[in-house]
Amino acid sequence: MRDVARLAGVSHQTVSRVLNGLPNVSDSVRERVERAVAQLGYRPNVSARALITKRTMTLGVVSVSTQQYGPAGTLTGISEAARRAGYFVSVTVLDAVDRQSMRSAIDHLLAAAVDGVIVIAPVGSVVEAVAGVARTVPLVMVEARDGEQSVAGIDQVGGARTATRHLLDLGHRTVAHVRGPINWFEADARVSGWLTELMAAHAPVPEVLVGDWSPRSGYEAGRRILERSDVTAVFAANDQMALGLLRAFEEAGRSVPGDISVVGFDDLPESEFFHPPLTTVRQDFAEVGRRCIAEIVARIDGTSPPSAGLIVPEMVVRDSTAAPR
Amino acid sequence: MRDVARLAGVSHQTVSRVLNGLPNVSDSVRERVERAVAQLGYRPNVSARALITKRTMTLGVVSVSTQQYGPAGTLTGISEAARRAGYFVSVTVLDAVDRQSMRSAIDHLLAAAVDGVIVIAPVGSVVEAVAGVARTVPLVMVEARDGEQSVAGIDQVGGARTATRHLLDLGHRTVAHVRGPINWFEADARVSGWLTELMAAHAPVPEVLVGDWSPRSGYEAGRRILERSDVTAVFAANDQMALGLLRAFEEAGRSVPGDISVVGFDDLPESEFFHPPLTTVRQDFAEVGRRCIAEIVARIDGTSPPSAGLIVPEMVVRDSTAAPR
DNA sequence: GCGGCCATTGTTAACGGTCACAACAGGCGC
DNA sequence: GCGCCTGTTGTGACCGTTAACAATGGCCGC
Repeated sequence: MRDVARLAGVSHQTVSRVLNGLPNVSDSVRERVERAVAQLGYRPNVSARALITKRTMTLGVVSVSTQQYGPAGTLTGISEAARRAGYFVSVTVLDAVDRQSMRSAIDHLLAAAVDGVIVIAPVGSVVEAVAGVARTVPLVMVEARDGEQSVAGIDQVGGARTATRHLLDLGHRTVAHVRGPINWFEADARVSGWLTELMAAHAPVPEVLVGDWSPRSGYEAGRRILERSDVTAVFAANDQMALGLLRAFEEAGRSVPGDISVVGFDDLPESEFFHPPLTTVRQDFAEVGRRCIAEIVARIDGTSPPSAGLIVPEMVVRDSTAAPR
Repeated sequence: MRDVARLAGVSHQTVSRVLNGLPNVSDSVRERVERAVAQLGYRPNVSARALITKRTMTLGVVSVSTQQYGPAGTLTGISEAARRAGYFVSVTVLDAVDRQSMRSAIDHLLAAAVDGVIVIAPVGSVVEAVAGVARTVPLVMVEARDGEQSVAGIDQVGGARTATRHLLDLGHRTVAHVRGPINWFEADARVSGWLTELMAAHAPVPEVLVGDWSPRSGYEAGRRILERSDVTAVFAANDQMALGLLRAFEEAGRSVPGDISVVGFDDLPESEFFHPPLTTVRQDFAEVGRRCIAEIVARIDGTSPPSAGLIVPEMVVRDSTAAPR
């Protein structure tokens, strides 16, 4: 910076002013400084700046396995929006979804002096691990349920209702459900949407099967569903589990949608090419990420966040659902 | 730090020594300082440290869509290994795979003064965008082909050979190939492995079909393959495209593996539950990530990297392949 | 023509660590 | 017993930037 100042024939403070776009700098000086910056290829030192401003311009992201479609999509949205807002993104992948591992991940980010933390781990068990942090630094939790640090969410309940209603409308007497793991917000919300719609239609409520999002757990749930002869429609809480169902039914010689209809949730890039192409509910994860950034930046700046409602998911009807015969 | 020093009754310099685990500190003093640190909940300021050491302890990662299975897995490995090595990971997702977008992403990371950059974008077109950077800061490129900044790679050629050989061994006269996008290292390497094995077996070499990794491109390639009546075996460069093939064949009433055998590459969590369960080649992406960290940390420290050979992928035989009839 | 105000620019002191070097003590060899 | 060396601790400067405040000059109003 000293070199730039010398080349432009001004003081280092004036250079700083130009760099930060402050007013009270004459146009001629501003231009001279900018030329000097370009000529020397000067880059401000973020550490020195952070040292005095107490802002690292870095956001921490803690995420469950980024191999999952949802978190990965959210991360993409976060990365893009953060960059546009001038922030860096420091990512830590959780090696397990529990308090211990959550604490250690957040601790790591706090050591980096991040200006805010975004948590992509919509699980009840981590909420308490996170609670203490929110007092230290702004914190946003994707899909969080309770008011506190909740934010950016998709209308899970609405999506689940639409999916269930779709099956009911086709004429199915009721709809079975393979839920995601206990304590996961999305899983709980989808159960509740499914339940609401069933009640509204005065349909009998079958026992809920519990999966863990994986195709294998869907497959296992499928095997158990086959033991009940009266099931004609299943709503799975995500597409991977829905795939497991398709596989289980296929193996048992049950036709989808001939004998059983299946609906998923997420709309993976793969889902359109399943056998049969899967009817599902599409979610805009990138938008979730963008909203996280908007929210946390607002909280850091102390401005009011752009209050946006829930993101509405979109039902995609393909070939895995039909009227019962 | 001043507070810690005062509480422990030593100078700030001694505190610094304890924090950095330097020798020449008596046990009693060390213990006193550590107690003071714990008592005050003191955390060193990374910016101040970086300002003088010129090391931010942050690694930059530029990745193509983290929604893809490979990059996501590599990122997980990177995140975990980096944390263990005491580094932070700053991630930027590429919005397009071209020079322009690559330059801007790397520029963003350089502004963060990262100590090194890892590029997960194994595409020829970005190599040149990256070339200049390597002089500024250590840079590691996943799966890179040419010696320069290459590193951590999976034996793509070997994997492709094994896949092709598997089909040949089953008795197929030859094997068709749906490759990944032109200029992608993995795609090129898999073509070359496939070709090598075909030549070794004196099998005729069918025209190569080009996909873009997506299920849809696989589906379209499948439609074209159906126009050639003599194809009995196809090797797809990834599982998503293989899924597209399965779909196309299914629609056309061709049985897999009865009429046509299909092999993929990657082993997605879903692949085991495809219709039929997909024979494929499993890759250990997390290991790729870990090696990236080992390599770049070594390069930063100026020590010699732990020279490890290529990672050997593993063939997983399921139900999508059989002898021709 | 002079005082006061505003816009522009410069000067100095932080921010919180580490580095270089000095100071001090104790043990050893001669 | 003296000097030297080694191991431990303290002192000041410095990293590169922004904050706070001082200084300068031009314009306006009276």
